[in-house]
Amino acid sequence: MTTESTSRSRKPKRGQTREALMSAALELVVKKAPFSALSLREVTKKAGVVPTAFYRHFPDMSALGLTLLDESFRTLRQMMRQVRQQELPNERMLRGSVETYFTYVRNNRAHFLFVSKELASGTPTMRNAIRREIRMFTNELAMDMARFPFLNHINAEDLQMMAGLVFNNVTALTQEMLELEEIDETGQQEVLITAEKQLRLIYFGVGMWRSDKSHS
Amino acid sequence: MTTESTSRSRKPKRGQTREALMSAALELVVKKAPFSALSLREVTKKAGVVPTAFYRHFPDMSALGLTLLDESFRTLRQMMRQVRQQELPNERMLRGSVETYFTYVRNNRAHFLFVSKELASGTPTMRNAIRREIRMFTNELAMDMARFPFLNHINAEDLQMMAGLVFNNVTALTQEMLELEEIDETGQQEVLITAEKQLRLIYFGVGMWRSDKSHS
DNA sequence: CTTTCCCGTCAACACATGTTCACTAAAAAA
DNA sequence: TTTTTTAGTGAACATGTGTTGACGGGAAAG
Repeated sequence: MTTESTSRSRKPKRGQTREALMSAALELVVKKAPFSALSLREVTKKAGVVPTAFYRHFPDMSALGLTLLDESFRTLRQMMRQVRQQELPNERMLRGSVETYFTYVRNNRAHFLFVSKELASGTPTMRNAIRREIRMFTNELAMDMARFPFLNHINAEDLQMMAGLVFNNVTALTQEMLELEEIDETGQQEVLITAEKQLRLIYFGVGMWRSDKSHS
Repeated sequence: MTTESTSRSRKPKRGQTREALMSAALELVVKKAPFSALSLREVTKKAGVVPTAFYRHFPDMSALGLTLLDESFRTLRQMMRQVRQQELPNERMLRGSVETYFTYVRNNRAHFLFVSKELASGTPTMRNAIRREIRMFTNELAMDMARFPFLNHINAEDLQMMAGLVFNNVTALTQEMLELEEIDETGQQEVLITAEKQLRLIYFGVGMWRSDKSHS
């Protein structure tokens, strides 16, 4: 038997070390600490590689972080695309969108956790990158909404506000979901139901909204 | 002139070290890293005290963290009390509540930042403590709402859902506000206006809500 | 006054961390 | 084939970390 270290990952084949490092870091973020609290040696150890090998792939830890962020965003954007190309928004479509979204969350737990932790506790560079991406999301959402006839009477600023409202809540519920154990099916179902209700309530509010009264 | 260390805080008078340590840690969290990434020596250095003095006041860093959490929650509860003892909720009161709240946020920037970072990146112990407190908040909010006649037809579960909706949004906007520089008055004003609009929209949605249709 | 004890200091330890440099196996290029 | 480039290893460093123990000054208690 070969000498096996305490960590899971086996020694990566030549040329796969980069990915081994990335998934090792991701795994550590999920089950240990925020990325900023990870050490280079810790990551390399988990990846089954000697500390100095790290420098063959990244100049330092923060570079790894940014790469990880990139990877996560690719996941998120892909999800966004899938949710967006659905029918018109109405009460019926809500359940569908919500389910699509949270399925994605469950299938990409690590990436969502990484982003969510970094948003709160990352370096300024990281936080700015994330917030830029978030702003893009809400902008797209607002633009989608602008294309629907029954929202014609609402001005751009208010659309942005509404998109923000939706986004904030989905974000909060996502974090709530991430706190649950992966096996806690009933808990996840509850979050899903709550999400649907909250979005429906917002939908009602949007129907009542008149932009002109916004400064009365 | 006495030897001056690189950090701000002067050497605390005897018997004030405990508080010096706490505010040093808080300050570091605000402008450096999440609490979990702070080192004991770092904190004591900033407090103007030798590392070993730490143990006269706390057994370890996590004890300091919990104490800090306690202190923050006292601030939050005090704020909550002040916001709650206002008139009936209606469109007019919204502006008042929102302003009271965000004034509090601005005046207790460090505590809010600490809690918000710990919620995302703290140890499991910390996160659980915070979430327990949050659940208390939303429960109180739901109970307050239950006392208003025009919400009579809404069942307990849905009230909880609505309280969660309000809370999630306020939380998100709080974090947004904390990201702004302290001097950025116009930015803060914008957040405030957005907050008021979003809450009004929720208020509209609540008016439309019928609990019975929740499972149609 | 003397005694006690709280609360700070100083010196020292064992260990983890980031980073360097020289070395080498194995793959790619010639 | 030989040569060169790539991607890993291993030893070693300076520095930062948590924690220990013995020491001492000054306030409070006797």
